[in-house]
Amino acid sequence: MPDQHSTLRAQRRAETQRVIQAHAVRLFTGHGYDATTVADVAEAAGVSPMTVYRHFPTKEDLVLVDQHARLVAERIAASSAAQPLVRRIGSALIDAATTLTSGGSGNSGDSPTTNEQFLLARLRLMISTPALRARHLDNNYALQQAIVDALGDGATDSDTAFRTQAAASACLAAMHTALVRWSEDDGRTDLPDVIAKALAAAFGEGVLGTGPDA
Amino acid sequence: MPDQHSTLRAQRRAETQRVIQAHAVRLFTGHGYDATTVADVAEAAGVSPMTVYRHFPTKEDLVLVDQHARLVAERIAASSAAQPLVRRIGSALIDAATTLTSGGSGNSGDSPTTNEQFLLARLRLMISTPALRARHLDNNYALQQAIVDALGDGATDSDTAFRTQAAASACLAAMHTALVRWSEDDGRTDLPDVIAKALAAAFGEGVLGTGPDA
DNA sequence: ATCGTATTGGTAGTGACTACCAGATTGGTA
DNA sequence: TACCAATCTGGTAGTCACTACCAATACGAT
Repeated sequence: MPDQHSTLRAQRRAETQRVIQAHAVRLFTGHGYDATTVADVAEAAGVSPMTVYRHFPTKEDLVLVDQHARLVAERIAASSAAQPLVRRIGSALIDAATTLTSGGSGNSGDSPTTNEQFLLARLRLMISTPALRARHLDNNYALQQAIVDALGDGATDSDTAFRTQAAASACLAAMHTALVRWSEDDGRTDLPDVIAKALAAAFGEGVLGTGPDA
Repeated sequence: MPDQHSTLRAQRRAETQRVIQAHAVRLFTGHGYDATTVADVAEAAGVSPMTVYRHFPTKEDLVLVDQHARLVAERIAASSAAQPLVRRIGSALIDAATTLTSGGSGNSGDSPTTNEQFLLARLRLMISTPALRARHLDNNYALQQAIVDALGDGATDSDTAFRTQAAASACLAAMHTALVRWSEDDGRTDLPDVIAKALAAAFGEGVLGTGPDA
């Protein structure tokens, strides 16, 4: 049965990745991203530089690596097509953020979890390091395409597609602003709330919550 | 008079930069960005690789190099503080785009000028090449900070600053979408119009033009 | 004519990243 | 148990972007 086979392999592989990434983020945070070489990360993780490149295609991916896109796309597809574009996208972003940060225990207010701490450390690196910031923004652009694909009913005309792109890009930009703010607050505020505030600031208070309840 | 002095030097320097960049964009477009080395560009431009690095800090800057930011910031500062945020920023972006593309002759409709052709070639590279796209998006982020600074009356409270950030980022994202669309149309459409359409799609039709005339 | 400065070029080096190849480990099989 | 195939890992050598550090040259001003 190749299922069991690949599952065991995959677990070991995922664990190796986790260890390498943890050491990478720790070193990057401590000594700076540029000042830390891939060889340094490899040595700290107890593997060869080759192995690092096997698991992470580029040095930047040691920090980025998010499956965030899939999460958002799923929520988009599950949302009601009757609502306006910005609300559909905004709600999906907020829901995805809730899933990402809650992790399991409802810690609303302060005391971020270990999972959140790691997320925050990576976020801080992504914001302060030019190369990482650029790559992160490009990932956001890829997410935009995924959202548009999830929204598109297959073959929409060029003009509708353009409007969808514009709405999606603006929503994601607002979310990015929220992420920056959240990291500046060291995760003490509630991420979904910050995203909602950013969306409201950009599109007006009525974008979310004019529907039934809340 | 040191004015004449530096002017002559600056002219020669600007001309050298122009030549290098022209060859770079030509080679990148023809053989691909990644497949073209800086040494190739230097050889085509008739200079040494060192000289290329003297004029352009990174290979990516051979394509990017825009003074767009300054243009936008000026329009922002000159706009009326009475209007809503999104309209102030949106109008500034549209005005700046008008200045950038018009160049001097009123060519509304088709037949892009040589200046526009060069702009389009760079834009196509920026969109299709991952590394350039990432850097371009990061430049947009820097422009966002410039806009916020131009808007901020000095010491605004944290919450107002956050709202400004959110609005500015969303506007710039819409503009980026417009730029993509414009390059897909090979510049046949009017760039300011496309930007206006993108802003309207993201923020609603009423954002621009509810004021007097137009 | 001369001096200071800006521009250019060369050399050597670092570091990210990529083939190309060899050994080791693991899971399933005769 | 012995064997096979796939995967994981490591090493070597090389490309390329980019950076000091240093010499030569051209240019503008006194």
